[in-house]
Amino acid sequence: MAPKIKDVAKQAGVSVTTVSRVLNGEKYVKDDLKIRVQRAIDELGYTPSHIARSLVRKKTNLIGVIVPDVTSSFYSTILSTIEKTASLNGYNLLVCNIIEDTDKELKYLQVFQQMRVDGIIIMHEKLNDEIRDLINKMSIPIIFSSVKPADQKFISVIIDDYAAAYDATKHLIELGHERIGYIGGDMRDITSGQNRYAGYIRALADHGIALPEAHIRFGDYKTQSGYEMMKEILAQKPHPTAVFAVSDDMAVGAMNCIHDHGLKVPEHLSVIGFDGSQLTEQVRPRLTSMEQPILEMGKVTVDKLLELIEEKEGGPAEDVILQHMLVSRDSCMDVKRGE
Amino acid sequence: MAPKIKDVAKQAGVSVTTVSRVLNGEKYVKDDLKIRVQRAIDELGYTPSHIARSLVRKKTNLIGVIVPDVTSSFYSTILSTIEKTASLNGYNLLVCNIIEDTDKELKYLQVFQQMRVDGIIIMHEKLNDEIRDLINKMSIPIIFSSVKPADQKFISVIIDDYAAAYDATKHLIELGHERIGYIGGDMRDITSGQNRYAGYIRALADHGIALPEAHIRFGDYKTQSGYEMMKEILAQKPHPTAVFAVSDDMAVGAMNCIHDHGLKVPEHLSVIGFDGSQLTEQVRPRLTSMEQPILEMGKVTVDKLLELIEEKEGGPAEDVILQHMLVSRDSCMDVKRGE
DNA sequence: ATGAAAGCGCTAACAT
DNA sequence: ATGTTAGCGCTTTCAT
Repeated sequence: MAPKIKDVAKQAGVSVTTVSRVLNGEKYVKDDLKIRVQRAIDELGYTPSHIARSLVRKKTNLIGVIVPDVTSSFYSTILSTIEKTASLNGYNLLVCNIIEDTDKELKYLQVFQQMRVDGIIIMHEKLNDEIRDLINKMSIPIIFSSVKPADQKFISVIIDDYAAAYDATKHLIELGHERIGYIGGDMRDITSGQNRYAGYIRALADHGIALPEAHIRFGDYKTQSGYEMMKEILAQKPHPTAVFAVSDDMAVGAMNCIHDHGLKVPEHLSVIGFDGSQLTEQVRPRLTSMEQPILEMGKVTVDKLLELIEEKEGGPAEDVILQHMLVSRDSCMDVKRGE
Repeated sequence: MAPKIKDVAKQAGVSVTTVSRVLNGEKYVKDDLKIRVQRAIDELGYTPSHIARSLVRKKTNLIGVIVPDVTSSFYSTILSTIEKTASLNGYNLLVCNIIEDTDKELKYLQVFQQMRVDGIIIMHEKLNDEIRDLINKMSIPIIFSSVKPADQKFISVIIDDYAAAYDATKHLIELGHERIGYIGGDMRDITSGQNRYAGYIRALADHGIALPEAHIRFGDYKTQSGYEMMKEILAQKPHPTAVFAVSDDMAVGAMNCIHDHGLKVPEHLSVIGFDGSQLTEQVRPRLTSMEQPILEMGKVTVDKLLELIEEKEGGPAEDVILQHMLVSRDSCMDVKRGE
């Protein structure tokens, strides 16, 4: 059995309070005692129990995070910066990988509650009623990262998805494209489904381009679905000269499909992605993408959550809107100038 | 303040023991009491504290996992199945993403200890003395996944890296290649550094092929390093007709480098990767890879760890060797038949 | 079948 | 400056 604080106290010939004091670096402990305690700790190989501490301090320094899919390049990157920032601030991560599994998410949310985590980060917005009910009555600070669910109560760290999609589409238009296909997200998702689609539509409209219904499809953000949606789009003649996919993974799937059809990116078809994941640099041609500031997003998410945790009362509770940025690589062609 | 078991007891007009009993699904509670308690729980929105439970039960149902880099396609995949299996068994994951940061790892290992996690999974083998000392004196069950560190005390879930590398090299040889380059891992790593290199060397020797020193480089498993090492290899004339990279990420980096030099895979140069991550299907040409059974590996890791946890005494403590498998895709050419 | 009380390992008043 | 003691929220003997 692991030694406890009492054992250390006995070994050092002091009270448990004194041991606790040196453990927590408090003053009011004479140097010689401090040394004796430290020696006892070393001799016994004592490690304080975080469990017991949490119980009395009512603070676990745990953050629960719900990721849709750690396997995605976007989420794994944001998760890694979340972990880094949390760790730097003395917090540890309890992670739940839901894969469209609502039951699992609900179960985890309950676990988070039982674990008395200090805060929760959620990275998706497909909240069903049960989950919405639960998080609404939990008293644990919650923050959403990269998404803004319909429910207005919680704060989100996001980009302006509408504007970003608008700008991505506009980029294609400025390159001279007029037949611009779209591979969107789940339209039940406000942030990455509806808002991005609205931006795309608006950009087209603002430039007098009719909506190319035949070239519009909706996927699930993953490579495979980008591939399949592109396949459907290519079946429509004439096919578009450019495609905007709302995730890099789908964009890569689309590029692969185009390649497998014997066509070339960007010569025959330009494609632009969304997110700015590392995949953009791993494929050839390198993928032009409307990037989210992923690293910053992860960091700010944790920073804001810690504010919520530490300031007790919700405070201003305002969304944080980060800047999106177009990063031009090799997957888009300037139709006018033949770039 | 969240309601406690005492509040529920009062509300239901029973003792805390009774509440505890219905909470834990014990028998010896009359139905009417059970119902009253349940109603009190609902009315109060009571959630038992896992913290308090852990303290008395001396069991946290927490597993600490140390991943080198969640951003890598291999590790994120194995992490996702680890999480899945753990969750299915009622365990939660505390994750630490070390990025070659030994201090952070040490710190986390200590945190795991303080948290009294029930078990630990480590996915790298670059143990320094300090870390080795620590894990050797911790009494928490530890298991290594995908690596086998020098230290013999712990069990590992791995493939036979030597044989896998041998087979990958042999595959290239059977395709008619004679100038086979190698982009290896860190030679301080036994499993993925030394063993794979030994397999490569031996396959060459067994087929009477001299070691092509000029075409051998060592990277850090990441895409970027695969790119750079390939660049160095291409600078040597004549360049090899095939390259074996010991991670899919590096293989993709190599493919990109080849592409950027105006050469084609597999026409000019074949490349074979290692791991079987999803990247293999995301790039064009699709990457042939010596695959590890990633999903199985993650599952078996957790299963074995749970055995260690539940059976108290280490037991047989034998490594688990999983089967590797060559998956042929489009990045390797049959030189003899011109395939 | 139900309850009283001790205790899990620690911190934090409150003495002294 | 150091020690005593009362909890933190729960489970678990041990009575009844």
